[in-house]
Amino acid sequence: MVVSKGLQSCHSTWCFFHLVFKAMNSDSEKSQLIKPVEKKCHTNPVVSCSACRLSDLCLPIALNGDEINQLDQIVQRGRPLEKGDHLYRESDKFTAVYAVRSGSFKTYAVSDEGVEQVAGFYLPGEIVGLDGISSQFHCSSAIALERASVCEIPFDRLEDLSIQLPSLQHHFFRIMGKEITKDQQMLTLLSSNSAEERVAALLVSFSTRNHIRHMSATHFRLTMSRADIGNYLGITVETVSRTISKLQNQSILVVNNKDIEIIDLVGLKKIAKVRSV
Amino acid sequence: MVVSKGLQSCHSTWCFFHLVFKAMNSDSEKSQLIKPVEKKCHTNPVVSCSACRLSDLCLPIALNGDEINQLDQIVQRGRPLEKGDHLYRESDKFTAVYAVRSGSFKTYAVSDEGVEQVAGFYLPGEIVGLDGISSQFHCSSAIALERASVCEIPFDRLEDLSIQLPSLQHHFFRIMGKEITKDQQMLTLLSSNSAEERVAALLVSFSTRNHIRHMSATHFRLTMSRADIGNYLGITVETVSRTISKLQNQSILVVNNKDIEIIDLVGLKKIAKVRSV
DNA sequence: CGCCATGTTGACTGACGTCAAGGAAAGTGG
DNA sequence: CCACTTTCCTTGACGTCAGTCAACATGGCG
Repeated sequence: MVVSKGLQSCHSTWCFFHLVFKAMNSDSEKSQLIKPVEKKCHTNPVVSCSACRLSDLCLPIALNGDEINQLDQIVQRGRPLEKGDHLYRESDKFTAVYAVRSGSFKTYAVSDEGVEQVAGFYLPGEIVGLDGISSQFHCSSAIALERASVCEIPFDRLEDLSIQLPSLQHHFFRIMGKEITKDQQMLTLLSSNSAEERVAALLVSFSTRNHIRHMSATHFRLTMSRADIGNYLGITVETVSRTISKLQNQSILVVNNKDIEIIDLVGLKKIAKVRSV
Repeated sequence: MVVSKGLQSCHSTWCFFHLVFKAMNSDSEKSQLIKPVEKKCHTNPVVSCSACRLSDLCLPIALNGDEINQLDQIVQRGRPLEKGDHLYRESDKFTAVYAVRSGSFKTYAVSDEGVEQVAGFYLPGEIVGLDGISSQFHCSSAIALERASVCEIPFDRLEDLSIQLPSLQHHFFRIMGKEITKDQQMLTLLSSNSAEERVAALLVSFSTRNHIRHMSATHFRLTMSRADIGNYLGITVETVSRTISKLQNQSILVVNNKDIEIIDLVGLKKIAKVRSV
């Protein structure tokens, strides 16, 4: 276990998808041979699951070529969303959950007074849209922070399959459970940690989540604005900016606008009160 | 809809239980006549479901006498817990979720440094224990704030039944979804509201939840300490105390130690930024 | 009755918010 | 490609809300 406290990674989400994908194709009788494909960039909206770079995260549990081939027929992929496009909006009817394929999203809700509250950030491999399950309507909006694409999983189909496959149901319960424990860790962060600890925890979270996706844990780009970060962490833009500058002065980070390089990851984790084992 | 923002009530949890209870008994072939029973106090640990005061919350959807009668065989009820007893502890194996029958609980986690963080309060009719689903181990402890009793629902049985009953599965997904949206509303509260707004929101939350249970929305007892409240809301004991005194000076509350009387519920909701419709 | 946990209130402090100014980056139109 | 505007980011000065420390009150429990 890498992270004991602080923001939690969404590692297990993909385990869920093996099951979905496998299940959605298990009734197929066709058995055609497919040859190995060179892995293409997953940002390509037309790339098949079999050729997707994320497939080793997404499909490690026995899923045969035929099943993968069928996959593309079932998971719905639209054209990519541009920066600023909404995946869904608050009070839209809930119809599906989405796996982020490429790019990143933020979810947010707007209060009666018109004040925005950022609820979360979602990176490739993570599931967005669970907020609509309870009431059948989304209670937050999801917006692309950059050019992005998703795999759409219609929720009624998912429920049908879960009836057929106990292990899929079990897995989706766990995914939702994970969202609950993640939120509760976030509650702890907000209710007892300083501005510096919050910013550090968020950076460690991005680092960990990048690492899981086989990307650099120490060098990445923040796709969201300082305002979004502050809003999410319950602090002001100015405090975010000052905190990041402070971390840079301590030689923990090198920052160039949205480009972040973590020089001292151990030190950062110490500040974030995250323990690596 | 009564509450648009702020802490959310757990109203729908009971709707779930009709289904569980109905399902758990639907295979029964016995059909014995039972006579109507006078509703007894639900704090009585040996009282049957048919005689439980909460039954009109718990079982409004067609559940016949026979089914109710069978119910007692399946839902596990232990002896009541005393104040300070643990329902489960952090890192216990997860085996069941619990419906609070009487009394109240708090859940909390302890950080590496030994600092306690209160994660929630649970009143009769609410479900506690969902935090263990994702990892099969509880990541928080649940402790009785007063003499209390619960109905224990073994989770593996619940999963089995959910396979048989699509509507049960659907409902449990919704319950978990509700927990997620509740936590996200709490995140908003912690990240953008003042101490006064937080305390007001918590009091409104208790008021609403009491009202659902057909108890007074304006006069109740806080079973948790000021320290617990402060910890939960991310403020200190002193601030909680000062805030409550301030609300009393404004003639919004009359407070006598743990006994709270809300004089101006509309005013309190205004402070809490909760809109009643 | 006395002890210890819990709650209240006051004085002081400090972390973070607010206000303000200036600069860098990104989008826009010619 | 370059002006132009707009948005975003950074930094400084100052104010304030809530934390800290301390003293005392209250109440539950042995």
